[in-house]
Amino acid sequence: MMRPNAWERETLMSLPLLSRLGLESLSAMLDLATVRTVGPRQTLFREGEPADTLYCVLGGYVRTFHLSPQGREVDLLIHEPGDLVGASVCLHGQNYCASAQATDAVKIALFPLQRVRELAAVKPDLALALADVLAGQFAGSLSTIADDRLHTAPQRVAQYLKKQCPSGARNVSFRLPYQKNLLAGQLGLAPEALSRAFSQLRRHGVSVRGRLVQVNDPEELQSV
Amino acid sequence: MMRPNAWERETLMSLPLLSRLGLESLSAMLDLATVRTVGPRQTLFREGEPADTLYCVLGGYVRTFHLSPQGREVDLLIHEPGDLVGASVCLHGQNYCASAQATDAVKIALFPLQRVRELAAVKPDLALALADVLAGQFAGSLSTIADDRLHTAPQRVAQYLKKQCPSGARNVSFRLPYQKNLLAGQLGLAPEALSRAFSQLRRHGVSVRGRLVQVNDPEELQSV
DNA sequence: ACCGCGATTTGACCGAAATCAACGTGCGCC
DNA sequence: GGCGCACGTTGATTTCGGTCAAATCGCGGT
Repeated sequence: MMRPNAWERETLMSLPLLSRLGLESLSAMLDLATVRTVGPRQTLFREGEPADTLYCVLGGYVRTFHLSPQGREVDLLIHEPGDLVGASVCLHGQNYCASAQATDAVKIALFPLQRVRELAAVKPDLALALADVLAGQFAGSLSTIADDRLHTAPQRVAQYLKKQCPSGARNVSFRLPYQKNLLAGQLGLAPEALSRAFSQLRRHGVSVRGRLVQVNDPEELQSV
Repeated sequence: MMRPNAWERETLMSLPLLSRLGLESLSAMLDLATVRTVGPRQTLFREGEPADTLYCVLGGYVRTFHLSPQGREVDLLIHEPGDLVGASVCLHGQNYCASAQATDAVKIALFPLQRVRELAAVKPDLALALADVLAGQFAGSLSTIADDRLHTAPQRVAQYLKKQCPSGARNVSFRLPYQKNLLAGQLGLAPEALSRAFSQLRRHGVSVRGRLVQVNDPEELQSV
């Protein structure tokens, strides 16, 4: 746990949360930040614990999930570099309402929640930035609900792949940013279902080997 | 469309959004508010339209939904009296990302979005209140995702019924606040599935006739 | 390059819920 | 109080995706 270095400060300042702040709020927030690296599988916080820290992903991926009474895990969100973790609860209840875990080696910034609240109570630009980020994540989760209820597994996977492709390009190839296991969870699928979805997509110009994906024609994915 | 009367002002002031505001912000917000009554099936706004108004339900129920390319509707949220409608998008993109429709005769307050934004940029208490409401709705939508992925139809219905019952009571009976059609949508079910779920719950001490529901032992619903 | 384990795929099976179709029932309206 | 339509229910059928088990792949360590 240490103060952010120059590169990390740079990264922080380009985040959606901080990039639109005035100078005062910005430097106040930077002063609050500490940086930490956590290893694979380490948990940042657990459901029900008192919420005292706001996290921000600088590198790697963080997964938030619910634990059912029967011990099953349900993935809720995957946070990419730049995303805020814990925003959902930090500004509302007292406790985290989900658990968060690093998927691999992850670099994160920590903000003491109480301090952020105090700061936001004085700096409208910070409060508005928080509201904006929240609104964005909220809209995302709503479209997740719509997707779940509307599209089949292959459709959801196709849509995910399309989002990864630069628009208008053809013969795109890229690496999945994380394990298929994790992707399955994010799409609300069992790993087997994801695998089968990929097989089906082969006939629509998608080839997969390991984490490498090739898409012949992103437009064609629309038609699945 | 008219200025809120005394009763409506009273209601507005007790909302989560306004109840924690300082005096200045509160009266400024009340000055922005207009009140309107809309009839069944009327739409408040449609997906993709430029977002210019923040709505707040005073009486009745409002439903927000997505329209799929094939014309199917997916219910996202049902807003009860006291809820904010359109918050998800108002603070983020330019346009509404869902459509909203009155389920019956609904009384709502309207706030011009631009003015609210301007006000929030100056009044941190308002900005924080917005963030708080958003965070609450966000947390709700996350647990909807978890429910969808984790529970079967009868379980979701049982859970819904349990939430309607005062805790610890027995032999509770009440009226569903809206049509079963709508309830089905909210739970992510086809109407037929909801009906079947109710049938199954009969053997767990639930009786339904029309919109009237009786629950013998809310605790027993846990075990479905 | 080889090994070994965990991740992924494949197959068989099953259960849940959507769909389609037909039938009952309640509710508002006259 | 009766009529009619929309809402709800029920049944039959199908599809989707979850689960379990077994085979295979791929990647990291040596």
